[in-house]
Amino acid sequence: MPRLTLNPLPAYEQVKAFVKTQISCGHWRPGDAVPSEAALQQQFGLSRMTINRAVKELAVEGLVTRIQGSGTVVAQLHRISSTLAIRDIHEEVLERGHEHSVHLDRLETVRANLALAQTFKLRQGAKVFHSVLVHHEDGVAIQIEDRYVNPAAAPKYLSADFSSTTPTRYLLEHAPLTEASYSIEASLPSAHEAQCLGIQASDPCLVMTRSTVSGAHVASWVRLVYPGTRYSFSGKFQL
Amino acid sequence: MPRLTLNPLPAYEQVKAFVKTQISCGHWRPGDAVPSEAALQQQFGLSRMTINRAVKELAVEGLVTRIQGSGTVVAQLHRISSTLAIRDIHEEVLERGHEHSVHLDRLETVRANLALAQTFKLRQGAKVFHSVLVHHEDGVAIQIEDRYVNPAAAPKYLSADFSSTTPTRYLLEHAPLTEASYSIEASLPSAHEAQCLGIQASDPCLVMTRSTVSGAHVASWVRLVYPGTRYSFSGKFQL
DNA sequence: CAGTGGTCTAGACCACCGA
DNA sequence: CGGTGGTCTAGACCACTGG
Repeated sequence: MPRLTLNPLPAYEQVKAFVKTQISCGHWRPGDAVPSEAALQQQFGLSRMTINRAVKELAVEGLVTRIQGSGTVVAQLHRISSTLAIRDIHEEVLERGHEHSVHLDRLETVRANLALAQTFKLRQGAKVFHSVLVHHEDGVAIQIEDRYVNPAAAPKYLSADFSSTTPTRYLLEHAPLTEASYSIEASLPSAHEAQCLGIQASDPCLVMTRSTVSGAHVASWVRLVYPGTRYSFSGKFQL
Repeated sequence: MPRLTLNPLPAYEQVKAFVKTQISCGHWRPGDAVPSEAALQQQFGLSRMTINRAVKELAVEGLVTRIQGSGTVVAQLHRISSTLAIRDIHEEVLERGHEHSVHLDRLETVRANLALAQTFKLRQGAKVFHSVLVHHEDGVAIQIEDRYVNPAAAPKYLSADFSSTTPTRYLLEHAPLTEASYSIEASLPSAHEAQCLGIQASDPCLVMTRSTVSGAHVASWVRLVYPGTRYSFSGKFQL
């Protein structure tokens, strides 16, 4: 069975495209059964492994749901995911073709209060590193990065040169990431934050708080404050 | 080579776990080369297809980068994605074990102004549907859903019963989703919005605007306003 | 029980990269 | 050119689901 090699699109992509078309045109509706692998194998004249790859990838993308022993159905709600990445703001700004600069507001060792101690699973009063940086895009403040770092995860954090690297990059390089959780909310800036950002204390801000785990340690806890009028998270999903 | 079937974990998962461990413990650093498929095949005594599947999935997850003809390397920044889903707020509230209720504030046909006409690619003055609902969680207002709908995509939108379904669900069922884009920002509520949510006009809100495409039509444009003090988007990633 | 998806093999040919 | 990943096959055995 010498398959023509002039095929512009891989066979499994053609199968995926077929299924996607049936779904997006409404021919197959959420809850409807998708033909079994055997049926698709017949229809396309492909081996089962190829059919399996196509349908499996559609399941990963959230378009269909597979249940072993039962079958494949069109997913109920199209679970469409956007990539909210842990990115280096330095690179993000450069990618937009703008200039990135940073002001180091604070770099110190502090004693953990109760909340910090719980976050890092340390005893109260333990030493943790603290840094505050203000990031600018073409000279305009767009982010305050208020960060606490676990000395056990990055012992030399205080001697890093934050004019040539960013805390995000430094930590990604020195404390490999294994886990992270974040939360995005809206709130008003503190007086000091408003001053750093050059905005009114009544101007709403986007605040992302994030904590990261590296191996056995909670490595870092950070509060990122963005002026609401100058920054937004946006994304796009596509079937 | 009769592989023992008592294996608790699939072979490809074991390969993935091995690679993940090397990365997360810092043994292999970003930019380092990952052993070739042939090498891993030797090391694990598995067929190439199985090795290929393991490494391919790691590439999809963003942990490694593969270049045909060149090789596989550990990815530069761990591209960690959270699932920001188009979800039905009804289900979201129920999942938290709370009660969901809704107040229908407005349901009408309006004439498109310039901005709406551009959004929907209709002529100015064309009819579009407009609905405003306030969603409550255990009696507390948590979201205003201010939505415009293209009649071409959902002609009977006005006659839907929004006490038994939600606009999100109705549209997902009647206008299959093919594309969506969103933006999240922080801003202050309008006077009317503040009143609906029972908050001060000076209380910051999270605002998500989203437009969805169904087939050939821009189906819907929606502005979701969340009280910043009662709602946050959160998520978690794991290596 | 028959039908489904989940996994795996031992080959194969191809496209691409770098030396 | 040899080594890499990208794709594909024609089988196979297994675990799970449902009637």
